[in-house]
Amino acid sequence: MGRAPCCDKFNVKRGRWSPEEDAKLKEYIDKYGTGGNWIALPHKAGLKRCGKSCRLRWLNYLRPNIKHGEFSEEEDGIICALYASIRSKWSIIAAQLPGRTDNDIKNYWNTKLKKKLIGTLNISRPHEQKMVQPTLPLQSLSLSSVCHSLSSLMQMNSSTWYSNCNSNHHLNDAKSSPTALDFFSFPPSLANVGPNTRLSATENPPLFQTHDGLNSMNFLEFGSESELQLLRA
DNA sequence: AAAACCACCAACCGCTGGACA
DNA sequence: TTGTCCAGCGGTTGGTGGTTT
Repeated sequence: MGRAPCCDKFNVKRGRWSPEEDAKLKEYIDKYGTGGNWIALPHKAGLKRCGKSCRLRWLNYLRPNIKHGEFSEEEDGIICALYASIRSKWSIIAAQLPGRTDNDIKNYWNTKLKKKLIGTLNISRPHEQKMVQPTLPLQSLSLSSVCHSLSSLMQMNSSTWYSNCNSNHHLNDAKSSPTALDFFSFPPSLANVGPNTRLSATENPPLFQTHDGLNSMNFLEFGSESELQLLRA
């Protein structure tokens, strides 16, 4: 027995939203709120749209305080660090970037940031580079600093990385300031994710968990094995 | 000038898990 | 306990506009 569709696909409009539809949806939600029922909302608002579509349009575009446009260096850094730690948990990453939506961040990562980071890593991996323990304060977290940390860490073997992760448990101590490395292993901000967050910080496995049970930055994936090869090259 | 290619991003699709009867 | 409904989520698709050939 299949599941009933959320709406009649033949009687709902699909594709891009017109300004009129946007206005109708916004006006309705401004007046009455979502009522916690997106399925019924389009009918009440006089829209020939699927409830899911309305919800997405509201969350990703019409909702107040949505930030559009360029991402800052700091935002880049946060995204990179969180991606390195928790992978594609876009909703959690979005929760750390006020005004940004998960869809926005996902698109940004897939189309720009990933390439930007790969490019930077290729440049910033001189063989003579020493292994360093980054000690960057949270405020200075930027793409360049994250890349520096990543490139340094990628020189490590898995056991070194593993011991580094374990040695960073001090971050549970609120008195110590978080470092970029802390973000790769366990972003402290994850402890404060919202009530709607499905994955709690404690549910997140250690990053880069590999089949041999060790954590290795060598297993950081940027979407595909070919990209990984590029990083290893 | 126009065809081909590419990058971006809005929107859709289908799965998951919580809530509830 | 089981089945259903629905919100939320991440992955994917396809339209659009810009760039290159």
